Amino acid sequence: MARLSDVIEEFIKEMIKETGGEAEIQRNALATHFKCVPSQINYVIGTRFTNEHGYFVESKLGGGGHIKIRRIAITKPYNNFMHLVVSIGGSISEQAAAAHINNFVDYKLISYRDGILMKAAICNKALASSITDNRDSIRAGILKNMLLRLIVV
Amino acid sequence: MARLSDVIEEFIKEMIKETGGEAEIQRNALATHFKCVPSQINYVIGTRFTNEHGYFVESKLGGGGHIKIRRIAITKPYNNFMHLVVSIGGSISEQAAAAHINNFVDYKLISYRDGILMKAAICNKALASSITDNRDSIRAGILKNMLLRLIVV
DNA sequence: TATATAGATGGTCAAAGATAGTCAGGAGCA
DNA sequence: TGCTCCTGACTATCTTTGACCATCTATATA
Repeated sequence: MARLSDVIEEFIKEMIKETGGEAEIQRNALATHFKCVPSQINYVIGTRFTNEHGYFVESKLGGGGHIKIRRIAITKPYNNFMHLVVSIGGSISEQAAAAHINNFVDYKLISYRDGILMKAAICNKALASSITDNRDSIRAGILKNMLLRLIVV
Repeated sequence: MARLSDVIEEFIKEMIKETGGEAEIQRNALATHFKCVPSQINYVIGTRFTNEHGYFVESKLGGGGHIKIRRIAITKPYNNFMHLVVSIGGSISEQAAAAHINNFVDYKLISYRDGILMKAAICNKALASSITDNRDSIRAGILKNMLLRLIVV
């Protein structure tokens, strides 16, 4: 007996395949369809459609809201982004983040200007109003999201 | 299910395009046309045609009243970056920040790719590990720092 | 002419409705 | 027993609606 979460996972993957890389779902509708609580959809997404699994998820709340799940391109040079995204984990220092960004610039995975913007976004000065204990994890979130955004299909 | 507000937004934008920069509408007539209450027109304007989005709205009450929506013309990039940096203050919502960025892209002050990166840096998802109460001020810090860095370049 | 009144607009705001997100804990299985 | 799956209460955000308010024009009236 297949677990419901696996069924939902397959359903979404099928959708992505059919639509060529992107599935847009409505949480409540999908939950009704599979006769489960809405939050199970979040569970499925949170355990099977993470960045590490190669997906990029966006959503919109409120009336007419939706969840959009997209496949990340893992082609040649950009798999380095994915490696970094996975290795960052939940936290990264300014120095380490800047070093990675400089590396990407050196290897021409991103432009000099991209690098400027990325470093501007993750430096301590930009994050000054965050709580110190939290700063490295916020930085990790920003860096990951910028890298992933560049390689979503 | 497409949101009615989005449909109305597109309708108004189309009007602006066709008339070369300015749409003059009648609130009640438009509401009747879209089968909604008049105040929804205000909602659409208030959420999608603000100054931050690059629009200027005037209206006239009473008999023969109307609402006039115009695209604001922007010319000098550095002035606008500086102006925005000053006007952001200590806090900005995701919506407002994204509106500004989209506006800069529209007026070609920054590239489409710059916009993608900047929006990736300031969105709620990227800042998920920050405390909710602090998020808008962190976002302001990031946006300001990116804009300032672009001025220096 | 000056003023009052009615009608026609648009503005504001708060409540209700529609989604999705989070998190702690229970349920089930290896 | 420990991991994964499932549930539901609570939260955050966005949209739609309607009651009440402010302003302008036209017209009737003194």
